[in-house]
Amino acid sequence: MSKDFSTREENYSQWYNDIVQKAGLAENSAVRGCMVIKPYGYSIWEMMQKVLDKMFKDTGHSNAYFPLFIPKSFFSKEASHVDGFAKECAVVTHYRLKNAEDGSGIIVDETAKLEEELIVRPTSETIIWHTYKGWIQSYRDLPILVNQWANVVRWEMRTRMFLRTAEFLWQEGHTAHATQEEAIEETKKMLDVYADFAENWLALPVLKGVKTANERFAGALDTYCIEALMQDGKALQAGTSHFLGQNFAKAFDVKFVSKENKQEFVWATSWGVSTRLMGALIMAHSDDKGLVLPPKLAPIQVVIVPIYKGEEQLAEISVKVQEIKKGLEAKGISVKYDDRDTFKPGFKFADWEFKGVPVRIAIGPRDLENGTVEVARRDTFEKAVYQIADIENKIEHLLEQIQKNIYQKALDFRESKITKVDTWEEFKDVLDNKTGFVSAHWDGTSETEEKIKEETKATIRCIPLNNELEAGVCIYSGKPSTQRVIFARAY
RNA sequence: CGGGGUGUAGCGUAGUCCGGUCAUCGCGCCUGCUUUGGGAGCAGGAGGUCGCAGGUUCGAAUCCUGCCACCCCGACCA
Repeated sequence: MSKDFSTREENYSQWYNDIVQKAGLAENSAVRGCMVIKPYGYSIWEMMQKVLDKMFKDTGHSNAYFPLFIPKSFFSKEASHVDGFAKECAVVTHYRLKNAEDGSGIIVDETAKLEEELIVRPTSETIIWHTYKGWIQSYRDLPILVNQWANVVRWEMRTRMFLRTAEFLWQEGHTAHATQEEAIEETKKMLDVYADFAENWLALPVLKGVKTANERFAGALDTYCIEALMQDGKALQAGTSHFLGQNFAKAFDVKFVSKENKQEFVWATSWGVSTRLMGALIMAHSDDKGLVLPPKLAPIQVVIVPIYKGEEQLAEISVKVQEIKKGLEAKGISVKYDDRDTFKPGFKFADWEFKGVPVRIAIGPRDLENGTVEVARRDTFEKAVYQIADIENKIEHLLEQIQKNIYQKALDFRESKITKVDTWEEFKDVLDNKTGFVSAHWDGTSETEEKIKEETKATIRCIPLNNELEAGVCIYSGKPSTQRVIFARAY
């Protein structure tokens, strides 16, 4: 069966789809552009949610929930916001169906037309700021630090499972502050939370940076981002944190009375990560045998496969397995005992490899005699025979090692794919042949950025935070430049 | 919305040019036995109005017309 598994080099897109399918993560749904997240895929998302949610709460945030529908009029209150999203919105125009008189089936009842159309939220700034107006009068009401777990809809023309779907699940934080400084600090703090999550949990190295005006969120003054590199050399925006200034406060007339008894507009941020992180996880770590999950995010960290002949032997092994399982679980390790009698061990091995389970333990009659188990790690395929005594500590240590190794591998890959170039020819050559991030001088104008995009499809992924200043000339225009920025072709 | 392509069983497919035992093969599924330390073997079995609707013909998966759906490339995409 591994024969029909696409390899990375042959066709990345096919390889990616195969993994999504064979690992049981998701499938295309009856609705074009929308996917069904299957139980195993969803359990990984739940792990992400759990960790992120705790990080948000540890930084003082609380969860709330706002409506799925946004009145059209709200949407147009912030000019650049509506420009950014108008082209990809699903719109509700009616609220009733009826049977067609000619018996041809169910049709929209034209008499049930909404007076004002409702937009299915592509993001919630507008409805949230409308609501915040009622919550804020005084500086004593600030800050408001709220997060929402929700689904949003963006009517994308072209979709890819997890990386870009018409409907996706995400988390969106929306905060309100009394001062600019505090809002900027919040924006950066949440970017750090995202970077921390990406690197320490997803084992995904990211570049922290700020977007150029062209790539900025519609309605933001500054968009900070974490950019990751996928194995096909394309960049993926893995998370964003926006400093919204007073734009939304002004659009929705949200003012507060300061200590000095002055009316002032509120300062805002918003930040989000989505199920796209699932795509990042798949694209960053998988190999030709399927998904590779970092242990800290794996819903199942250890799978135990019994090898036996006959029910009696299985019963005997199961007793031993329960002991081992209990020991591991006492250490907080999640264990799945795969004692399905309907599949053979070899099939199970391959199946759990597809699913990316970090550690597999096989135990058979030979092991029962010797007091051992066979331990295989997913990241390197190394197999070793362990004594059962003290196995909890050994597995715990192994999981830590795997986590580190996966991160290091991704980091080495990314470092090898950051290329400094100083000429236009070199720039195009690297994009076409080496791929990855290209660090180059840029004259700082949107026109140049736009032209580079037209000619090469590469965009400025970010201006790295704490970027070194360095005099140079723009690779495209030859005009003077003060720093290098990161270009790449992106998802 | 432009340019290209594809619709045959749950999935992947042969056959379409040149109409006539053509509905093919693989995977999967079901039953039984043997198996079980890397994706099992054998035997038997179920499953398809060949995307839909017309037309041509003695006869259509195959030719013609219309429609529908999906895919790829663009356009679009914080």
